[in-house]
Amino acid sequence: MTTARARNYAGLSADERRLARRERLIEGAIRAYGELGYRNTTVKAVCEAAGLTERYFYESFANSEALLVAAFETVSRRVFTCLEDVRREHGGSAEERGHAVLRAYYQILKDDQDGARLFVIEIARVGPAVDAVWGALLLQFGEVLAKMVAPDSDIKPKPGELVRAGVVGGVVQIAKEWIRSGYARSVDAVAADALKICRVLAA
Amino acid sequence: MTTARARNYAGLSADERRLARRERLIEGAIRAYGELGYRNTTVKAVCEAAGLTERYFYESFANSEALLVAAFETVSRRVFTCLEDVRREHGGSAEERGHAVLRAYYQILKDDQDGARLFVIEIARVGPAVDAVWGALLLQFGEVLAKMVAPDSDIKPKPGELVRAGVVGGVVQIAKEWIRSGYARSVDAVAADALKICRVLAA
DNA sequence: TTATTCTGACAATAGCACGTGTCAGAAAAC
DNA sequence: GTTTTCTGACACGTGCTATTGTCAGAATAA
Repeated sequence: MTTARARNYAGLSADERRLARRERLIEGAIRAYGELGYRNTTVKAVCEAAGLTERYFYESFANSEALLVAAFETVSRRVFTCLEDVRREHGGSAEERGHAVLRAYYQILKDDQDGARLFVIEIARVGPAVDAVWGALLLQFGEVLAKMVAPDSDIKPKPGELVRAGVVGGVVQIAKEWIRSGYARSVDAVAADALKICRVLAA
Repeated sequence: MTTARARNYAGLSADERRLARRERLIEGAIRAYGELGYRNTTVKAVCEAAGLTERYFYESFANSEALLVAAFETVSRRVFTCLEDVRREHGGSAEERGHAVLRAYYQILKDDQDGARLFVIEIARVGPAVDAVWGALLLQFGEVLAKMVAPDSDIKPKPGELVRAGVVGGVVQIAKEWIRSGYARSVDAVAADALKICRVLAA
């Protein structure tokens, strides 16, 4: 009875296989949520999109919301990494930097439309736990927007929290409407509109 | 067999009784949604809050969403009537008028907290039919905000639809945060913050 | 009073999806 | 080749809620 468990399959250890399945579930979820919306996506549907069965769902996630959060955070990480890079490495004025960051934001939403729907729309109002994740992200986003338009010689007038929340709400609402319109206008035009609202943070 | 139906009860005709029950259901729904949230509110719970039974629920509404919409529109009518009155009858500058309308908006949300939760939070992302109602309201709200800050000698620069959507999103997001905070700041301060964002429409 | 209509409580049905369990066959180890 | 572990398909029980149906009793009209 030598506990010879953890046999290799396809050259991968048990842990590696489990993580690979987890990734497949997350990618499948992003696609399934994008197509059906989170509400209409059953555990079974996600598993089919991932090419796996329910068995493996519960191997990696306690329930549907846990997968939703994991998928959201995957997209979120991609977006913020990109936005922070643009913001940090941009050499121009605060005005130009703001426009560049916003352009990057809306460009990502256009390039990955399933991810965009999850990141902007599907995440909202699912339940208390998920709402907390969304709320935290809005704060983080507010930070980025505030830094983005802050003059370099920044004396930190520190706009109120509500103003910052409002600006974030505006930027996100623009994204929602733009997505709903089928990405009717150009990324540049959308970013310019959003920048008008973000300037409130620079005053 | 004289179809002597429609007997009066408590001095009310059958139709009057039915409408009265409908009203009770709507008021019960506003309270129940405020306490539990729409998602956690069963048909049974609404009926208990209204002091009626499921039988009468289906007498007036096809399903839960129909009642949600009816309750939302009840609150919505109250709010818009008030906002339009303030806007129309205000004599000062565009700036002052804007502040007055916003103050009225946030004051209502504070005075009727159950209604506020329904009007701002619970209505969102319930389903396609309800989302359409919410989307229509945001447009209407955008109209009010745009008129509110428009200079009297208005040459209508007509801000883009996305900008307007963004401003509405900002004002609503401020409401959400304020509600979440337990109405921490004064109505006046909140309205002042919201006005900062609304000024984008006046440019 | 007597007959009729209305009302409220509750039972019964049905549907949906979660979460778990089973099991035969595939893939690796020996 | 034999044994053991892993994998995928699927069935099952469970719980929750909407929605319909039933029925005894209250309120009203005659």
